[in-house]
Amino acid sequence: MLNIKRIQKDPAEIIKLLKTKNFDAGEIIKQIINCDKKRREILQDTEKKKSELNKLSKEIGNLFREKRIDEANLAKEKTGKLKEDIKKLDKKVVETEKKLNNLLIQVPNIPHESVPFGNSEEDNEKIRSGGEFPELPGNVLPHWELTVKYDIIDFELGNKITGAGFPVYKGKGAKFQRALINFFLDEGLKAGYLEIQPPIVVNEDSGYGTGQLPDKDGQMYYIQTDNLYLIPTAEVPVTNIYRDVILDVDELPVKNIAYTPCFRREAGSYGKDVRGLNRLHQFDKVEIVQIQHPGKSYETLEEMTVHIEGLIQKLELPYRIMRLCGGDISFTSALTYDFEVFAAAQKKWLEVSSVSNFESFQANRLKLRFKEKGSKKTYIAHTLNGSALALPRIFAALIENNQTPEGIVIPKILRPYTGFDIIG
RNA sequence: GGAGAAAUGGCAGAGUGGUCGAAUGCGGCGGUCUUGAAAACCGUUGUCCGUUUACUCGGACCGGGGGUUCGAAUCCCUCUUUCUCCGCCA
Repeated sequence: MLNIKRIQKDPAEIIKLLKTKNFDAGEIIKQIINCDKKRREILQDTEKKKSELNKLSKEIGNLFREKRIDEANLAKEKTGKLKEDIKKLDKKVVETEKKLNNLLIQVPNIPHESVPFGNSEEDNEKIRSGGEFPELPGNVLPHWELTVKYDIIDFELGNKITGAGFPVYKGKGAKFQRALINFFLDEGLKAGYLEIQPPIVVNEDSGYGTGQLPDKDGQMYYIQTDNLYLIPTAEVPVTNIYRDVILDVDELPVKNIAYTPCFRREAGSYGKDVRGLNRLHQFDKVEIVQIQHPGKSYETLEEMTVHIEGLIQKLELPYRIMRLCGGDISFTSALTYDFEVFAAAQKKWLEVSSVSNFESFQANRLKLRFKEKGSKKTYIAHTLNGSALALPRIFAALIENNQTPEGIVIPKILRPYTGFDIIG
């Protein structure tokens, strides 16, 4: 959510900047400014009346103490209309605030100046790439066949016990999965992140805090009896730790890392693009989250990018880093880099990480602030997060790219974690 | 799941209808003293919103929401959470 004061300050500028996201903000910004003006008018009116009532009440109290009962009762009569007015006005204030908030949450975050124009992923900009494309024999198998061949993931069994998109990892497949999680967490700890194990179900407030609600509630699994949601990403519980929090400036940056399962309904869209591990309803992910001083958040974004790139390099996967264009970047992000690895059997680039700077967009809604040294003033912090990394597509690319006639070769860096160097 | 108790500022804890945004202690910050530190002493110390060029002024907040009252931290309703006891349980 953008800050109302920023909108008031230069609405034309905001409308201009949002064009990069292919968002025509003209009408809604106008509505917001009007609504806010109305809100302040009503608020002032209300507070003036409240002030009067407070004054009267004090006088009545004094009169009673001095036993001037008649005068007190006379004064009492004067309060009736005031109270009525205040009640009505209060209601109007709440309504107007709700309306304003409703408008505000419809405006996307302002993109960073480096975000390229564009409509779709075609227009994303390649920042850099690395790794070697593997040289595979002609008869290579895609991962959904490899998993059957070596009996490491059972999609059918997942269908039986839950449904499509809930695979069962078995044997070396399960161990491999666990190795990846531990590797990602350990690398994060080395980079100074604090490990968090958050709940994987969250309440409504948290859903609103990170913006999954009210719009995207259909994308989350919902537990009706308890009014709770299964998390789509660790970003939700971890970021919500800092909801309504005022940090000290020297606590920044806050660096958290969390492994969680993630749940996404993502109804529809079946077919070749989403086969096997390419898209799941339940998957594992290690997420990194940072809270940073506004002046340093872009440095931090670069730092996180380098961290994620390092993970992929250590796994010896061919990769490319894309800067998302205005049409592809998310509603909440100011700047996002996507990391894609090449799965050599599918011959496809798979997105394995997305790292974003949300600037103050998330923090504003969360009321996540920090306090400068020696100052009473609080400022909205900047938040960033990224996957480091999402498991299934890494799993897919690794087994596809490392298949040999003898079996699937485990990358060197993972061998201490798996305890075996080949799946055969 | 059943019975009971509670929720107040960074923490501890007083406050049971008016002068309470809230005593007191601890902590934090500033100062006096000291070569320095400690101790002692003095001062200061929440958040949000509106208003003002600014000094200011006004409003709201004592777990959340609602109510009674001229007036609520205090009374009533409701929800949530915590604690104690019992039951169940990895």
